[in-house]
Amino acid sequence: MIENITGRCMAVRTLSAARAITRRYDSALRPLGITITQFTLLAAVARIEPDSITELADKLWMERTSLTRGAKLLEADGLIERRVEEGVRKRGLRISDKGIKLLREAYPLWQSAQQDVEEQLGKQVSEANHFLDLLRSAPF
Amino acid sequence: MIENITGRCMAVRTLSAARAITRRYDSALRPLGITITQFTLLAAVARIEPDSITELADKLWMERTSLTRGAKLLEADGLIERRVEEGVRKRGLRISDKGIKLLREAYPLWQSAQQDVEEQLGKQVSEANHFLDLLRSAPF
DNA sequence: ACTATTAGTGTGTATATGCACGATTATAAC
DNA sequence: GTTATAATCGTGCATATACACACTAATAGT
Repeated sequence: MIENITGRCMAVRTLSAARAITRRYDSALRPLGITITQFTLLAAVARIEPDSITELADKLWMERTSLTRGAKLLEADGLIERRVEEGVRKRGLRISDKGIKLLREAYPLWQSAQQDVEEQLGKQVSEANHFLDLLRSAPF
Repeated sequence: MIENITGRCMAVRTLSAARAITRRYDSALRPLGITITQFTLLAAVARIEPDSITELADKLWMERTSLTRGAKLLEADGLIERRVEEGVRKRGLRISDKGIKLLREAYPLWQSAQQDVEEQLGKQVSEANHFLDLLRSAPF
């Protein structure tokens, strides 16, 4: 029974792949004091302008409460604004001017990391895309 | 510039895929009070019987300090033993009887999750394997 | 209008992860 | 033997993630 579980387990493989990639992006963005998770969240807020946390969580395939805390970090840095109104549950999110400025500065750094990773993967990318889409939509 | 960064970013895609898969495995193992990360670490210790944390971290493509803390959790539950000797730096890891027992109980649960995921992916799996191997060996 | 259900949110607690540091052991150079 | 270098380890701090729970707003049913 002590077979090679680690080598076959899809959780191990996807996790370690994700960690490696995340490190590459985080490293690129470090000069700006932002992580890839935060950067992409910021970009998503700018693009989607969600009316609620839940809406954004659904669109980003993220756990709602994880997103709540991520958004709080961005808010603490003044990069986004959370609408908090008396007697209203929904929390609309909007990017701030400071957030837009950071997004502009971070974009080329993200792009270079993105290019690196895509080049590493070469023509596997299209297959990888298919693979990742499958995972994303899987009813786990 | 507010293009669809989230949809293209490989970090986002691999992370969300890994999260989805991890949730599936964690859910299967929850009755035993262990996570997929801990289960695979336990299995790796049983199989490799590493003479040092660093050795294991290298083989599992994990960050050393993350592994240190993971091993501490397993040790706290009495599932593994960490060799701590006066004047010796290396920390050999060995699975305990309790650990072996848990491994046996957890195995079929892991297997069912593994099967689920592989079925979901269907014949993409071979491509996925290639993809994941590429990522693993990438010099990020 | 009243009540039951659903939707939306945040917090407590715990694990997972990574980096920067500092500390000690082991090894190599001389 | 002494000193320099490398190997090995742990901790502090911060972010990321998930689940269980509790709370309140909104909506539907009557």
